[in-house]
Amino acid sequence: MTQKMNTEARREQMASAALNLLAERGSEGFNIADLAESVGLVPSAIYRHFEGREDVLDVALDLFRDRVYGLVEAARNEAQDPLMALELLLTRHARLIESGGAVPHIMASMSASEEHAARRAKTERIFAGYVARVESLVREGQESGQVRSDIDPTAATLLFVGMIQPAALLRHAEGERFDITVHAARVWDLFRRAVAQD
Amino acid sequence: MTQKMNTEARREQMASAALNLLAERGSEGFNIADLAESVGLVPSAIYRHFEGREDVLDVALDLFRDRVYGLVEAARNEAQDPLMALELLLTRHARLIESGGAVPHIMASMSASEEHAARRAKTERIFAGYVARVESLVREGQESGQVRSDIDPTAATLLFVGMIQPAALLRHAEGERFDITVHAARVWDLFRRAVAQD
DNA sequence: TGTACATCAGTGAACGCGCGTTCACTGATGTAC
DNA sequence: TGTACATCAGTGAACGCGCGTTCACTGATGTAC
Repeated sequence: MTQKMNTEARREQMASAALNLLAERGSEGFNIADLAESVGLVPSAIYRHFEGREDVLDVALDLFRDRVYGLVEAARNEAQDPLMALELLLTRHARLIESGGAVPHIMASMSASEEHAARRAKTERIFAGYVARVESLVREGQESGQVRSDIDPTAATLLFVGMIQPAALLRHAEGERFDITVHAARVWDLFRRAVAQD
Repeated sequence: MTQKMNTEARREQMASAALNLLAERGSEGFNIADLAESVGLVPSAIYRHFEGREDVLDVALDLFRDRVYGLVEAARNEAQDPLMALELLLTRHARLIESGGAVPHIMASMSASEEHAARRAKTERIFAGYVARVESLVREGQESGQVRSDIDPTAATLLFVGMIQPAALLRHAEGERFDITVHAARVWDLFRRAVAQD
């Protein structure tokens, strides 16, 4: 028999493993057997710690939310000013995608499920919360005079949020030839030119 | 018995119906029973015209590619210059999303399938082809002097491609309050400022 | 123009695989005395 | 410190639902004569 763990520790381990699988395969490809295998257990063991598949996805989504929101907070805390915070955030998203933690992928595949309305709604709320956090950075930039005050903060925010997404998809198609970090730097220059007070 | 149709006509009808379902539910939620119902037939009737589910998705993807590439060609033909073509393309994407033909949704959910490597690869090729077509507009803009020559055309292209994507997701979360057409206009102003020769 | 025949799109019952889930059982771990 | 017991994480067999797929059959449509 495999090493036993108390249930809190297992839940965390499983949620984290589930999130990795989701990043790789999306919610369609996610299944209990693979999750069990990835933590070295047998499928039925999952049910000691979760009510079922949908419960696993729910908890994984909580973890995802905490990590993504944490990314914004970390960028805000470490940067000197709002614009620098955005640049830092972009860089870290790029690095995350590079290492396989495909954020946009998870968002898109989670929100696709028509049947599980609750999961879909939750995903959309998480996304909206992320957008709101980025938008507050943009507004702070406007208040501090770094960001032009005549632009719509929501538009600027969604432009920012979309910058990294297509790159993630293209990276799969082009493989190693496409360097996301370099792309992030280039696209940041464009974004800065669009929104910065000159 | 329902009205009979010759197989070419049915295939087209089914492929189109499949694409609609994919836009609504993603490839995860797509199933043969719903497809059959949406064309007024019984599930087994699908197999008169397709080899199976994966074949339906394949043909629907062909249709999707033709429509999306057609959008770029139409914009190019109708516009006076490359920059106008991009603006027109953006507007039409916005309208398409508004009417439920969720382009990014389809892309994301199709490319998520780890198991069906062929489908995934095909989706990525389609996306890469789309990016290449938009990029050629950007390059033409540079040649004609409308677009600044010191920017990386691929970066500008991916910035453009990402502009509409997050808006589609947010629209679900915020519902009617969020007007995609208005968003498209605002974000276009930002894009123009980033890339246009001043 | 009408009848007989061939073709083939549509039907419905049944099948089977994959996968989520259940449950009685095991045996490791930690606690009480 | 050692033994007995309770707890509970992990197991493996089995179950059943959903859904894609098959197949023998039906009957509409179009063609030959």
